[in-house]
Amino acid sequence: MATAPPAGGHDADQVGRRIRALREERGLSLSTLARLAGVGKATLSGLENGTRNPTLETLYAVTAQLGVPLTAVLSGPAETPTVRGAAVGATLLEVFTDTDATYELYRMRVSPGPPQLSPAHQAGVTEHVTVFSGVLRAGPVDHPGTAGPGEYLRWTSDVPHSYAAVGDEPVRASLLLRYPIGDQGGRSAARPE
Amino acid sequence: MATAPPAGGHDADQVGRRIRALREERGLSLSTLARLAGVGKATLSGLENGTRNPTLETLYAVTAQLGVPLTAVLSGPAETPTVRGAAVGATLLEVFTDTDATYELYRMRVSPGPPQLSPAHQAGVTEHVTVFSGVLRAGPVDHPGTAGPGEYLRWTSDVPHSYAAVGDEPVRASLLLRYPIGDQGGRSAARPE
DNA sequence: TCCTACCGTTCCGTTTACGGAACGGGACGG
DNA sequence: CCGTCCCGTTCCGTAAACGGAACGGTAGGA
Repeated sequence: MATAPPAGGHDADQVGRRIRALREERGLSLSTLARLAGVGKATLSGLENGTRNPTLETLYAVTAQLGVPLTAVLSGPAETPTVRGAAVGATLLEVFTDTDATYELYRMRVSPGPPQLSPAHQAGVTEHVTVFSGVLRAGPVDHPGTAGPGEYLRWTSDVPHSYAAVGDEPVRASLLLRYPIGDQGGRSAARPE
Repeated sequence: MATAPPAGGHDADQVGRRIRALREERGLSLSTLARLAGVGKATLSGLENGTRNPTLETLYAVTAQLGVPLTAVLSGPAETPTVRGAAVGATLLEVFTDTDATYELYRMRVSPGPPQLSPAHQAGVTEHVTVFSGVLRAGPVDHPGTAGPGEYLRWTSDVPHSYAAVGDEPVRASLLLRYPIGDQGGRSAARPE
């Protein structure tokens, strides 16, 4: 596995592409960024082109200089794409645990069409949806709510619930699932990729 | 910079601690995980103890075998901690761009005490706050709103605004900043931190 | 008690990521 | 036209991350 520099399962040069994009976004030359980040030009060049397998330290030096967290260049391929039905795509952004509950945050897209159903979750789970664009009709199947851009919906998801885009514009929203502590079940089940 | 193995600005052995925790959580021995992940025991041992500066490839091999995304072991120390005033901590979780806007999502904690002020952002920026625990009073300084667990606040943040915990319980919430596209200003200007 | 099995760490030779310097190429200015 | 500047890539010696093997320590079984 440690044979070819370019990759090894993980799409290594994807990281390079992101870094190059971020660098050019800021109008920095390779030489300049390398100097600011305190790494060699050869290193940065190889990193961006995916011909090297960077050290965590190197990667951090560069991303820190770019002003983004490490996750910004790694999150893409590591995300866990989920599809409920075919027209509802939800992408896991982050999981974090507080003293009282575990949270899963998703970015969500609902395409126009018939309502998409989602089965009941464990007891105590609540869903929080904030709509960014489009109009969403969602919630328990027997009494869903409607939300437009900037609006917010919330329900306990221990009953079957549905998602639908109102009108022909796709809906973009964030979805936050809140699992009371001690819940969450097995975690290794839904491994990415 | 590439001198001492342990770290170089980035808290490297924090990553090791997370990996060790994840491994033990699953009841795996170091030897077993090393074999499963296809890395040497020496490598994994050094990684967990923070005495090495792992390659992205190595780190991925291990996290993939543990069934977690790379971000799960990096998110902590790689996050950009922000302090507005002293009692409001906001941690950047994710930045993503849609067709119409750029979003920055923060996890937020407000400690009890006097209201914390935040200066105005660019025109068109909106803030969306969802409260998980505690009671938050926040919004434009002249007419803030109040939200309890599960509740939601939103305002346009082109005027000075404030955050305050109501009562003596700290507030935990998510904060979403929405920058209209083409805005974002000097990319590094309005960066948190 | 001794033997075996497995644990995690350490030793060590090999592989490779590292930064500095050299390089070719394009963009201006004299 | 040529000198200068900066771009990004390539060359190369050095430093260090890599995996395999050897090591000490702890259980559990014969």
